Amino acid sequence: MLDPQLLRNDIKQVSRALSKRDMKLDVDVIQKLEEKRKIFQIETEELQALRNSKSKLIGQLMSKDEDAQATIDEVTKIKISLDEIVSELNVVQSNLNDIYFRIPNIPHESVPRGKTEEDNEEVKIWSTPKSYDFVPKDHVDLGEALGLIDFDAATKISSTRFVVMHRGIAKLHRAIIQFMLDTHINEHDYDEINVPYLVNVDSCIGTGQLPKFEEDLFQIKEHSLYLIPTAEVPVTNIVRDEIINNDQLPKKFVCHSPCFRSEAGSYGKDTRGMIRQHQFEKVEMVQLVKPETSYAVLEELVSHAEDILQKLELPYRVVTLCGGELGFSAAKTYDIEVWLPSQNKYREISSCSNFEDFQARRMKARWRNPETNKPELLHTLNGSGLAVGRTLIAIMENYQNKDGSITIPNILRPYMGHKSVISS
RNA sequence: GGAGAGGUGGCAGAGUGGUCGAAUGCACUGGUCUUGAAAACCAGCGGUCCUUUAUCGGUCCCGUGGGUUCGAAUCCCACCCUCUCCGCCA
Repeated sequence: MLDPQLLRNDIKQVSRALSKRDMKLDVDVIQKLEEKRKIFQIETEELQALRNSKSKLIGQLMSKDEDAQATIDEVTKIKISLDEIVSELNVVQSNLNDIYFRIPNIPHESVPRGKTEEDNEEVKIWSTPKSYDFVPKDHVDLGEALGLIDFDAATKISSTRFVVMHRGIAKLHRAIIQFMLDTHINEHDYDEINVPYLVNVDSCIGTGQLPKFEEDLFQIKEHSLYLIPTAEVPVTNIVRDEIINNDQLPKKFVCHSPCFRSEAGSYGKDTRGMIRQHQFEKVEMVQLVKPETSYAVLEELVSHAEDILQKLELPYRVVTLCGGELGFSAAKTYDIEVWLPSQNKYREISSCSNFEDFQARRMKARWRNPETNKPELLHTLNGSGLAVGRTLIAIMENYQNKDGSITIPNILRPYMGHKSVISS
């Protein structure tokens, strides 16, 4: 959520800033509601104050055995008009909240203008794709030929957009997770954390998945719980409704979890293979930091994700998302894209975002600033480090051999029983 | 799933209809004292929102949401959560 003060005092500026997202704010509606809100709220609080003082008076009169009936009648009247005005205030307030919770974050000034992927700004390219003396296959052909990936079985036992992996590939998948966790814990100083995969409504509102994007989530209706679309949701919500001490910051968490996404609205997109699944696994980095450090931390987060790709020796590039591509809660996002030989292009494998205080305000996640001794909003950030399924794909495709076997990247060999090749 | 107990400030823990946003203790912050520290003593010490340049002032918050009442932490209803015992179980 944006700062309501800002929305009140300078909605024109907010509206201008949001135009970068190609999004239009209904300034008039908000301003009219705010005007009403102010009138109703002031009147409500005045009436409440009056009621409170008169009621106290009644108590005093009665304890002195004096007649209080006139005052009681007075308060009864106050109560009637109070009830009316409160219900009007509630309507206005909930209208405003409905609007406010659906307004996306303001893009950082460094975010490029634009609508589509084409408008993202390339900031870095690392390494160059290998050339092959044969036509490289995609991970589906490779996996099925090896007999180690089975989409048909997954469809039978579940539905489309799921996968079954066997032996060498299943093990490689697991090795990737261990390697990523170990690297972030031992070299990047994150705390390992394990969290619930089902979360409540408040958590989803806190990080911004609700109320606007309910159709993207899998829901367990009987229990009012949602399957997490990313570990960001449970991990970030750890600090919801908390006031963190200065000396506890920054909080750095790394979390491996499955992620569940309905992929509503992406029918027909990436239907082949493991690129876009209803269930996939991810190692997620989450940081909760003091505001003044958050942009430096964003760069750090990207470098941590990059480190994984560099250790795996996978070619990649980094792009800054343009305003139109930016996620709802993010102020700035870098995507890291890995090279996929079969598609002859870079595909997203990590997304690192600074949410500034947008999520923190929704979550009431604060820290105590020793300078003011007051609670102030935290900044929240997260980044994939990395998407496991897509890393698996990237390894299979980039490390494939002419005979269809897969060479295991050096760094993963200790996790693979020191084997060097996966074959059928 | 069955039976019981309970949810109050950072923690512990009083408070069962009126001046209670809430005693007291601990923790914390500042001060006195001390060569320094500890102890002792003194003082301060929740959050929210509105109004305001700011102060001042006011609202709301005792698990959550309703209700009763002139007035609710306190009474009523529903829900959520925690703990103990029993059952079941990875």
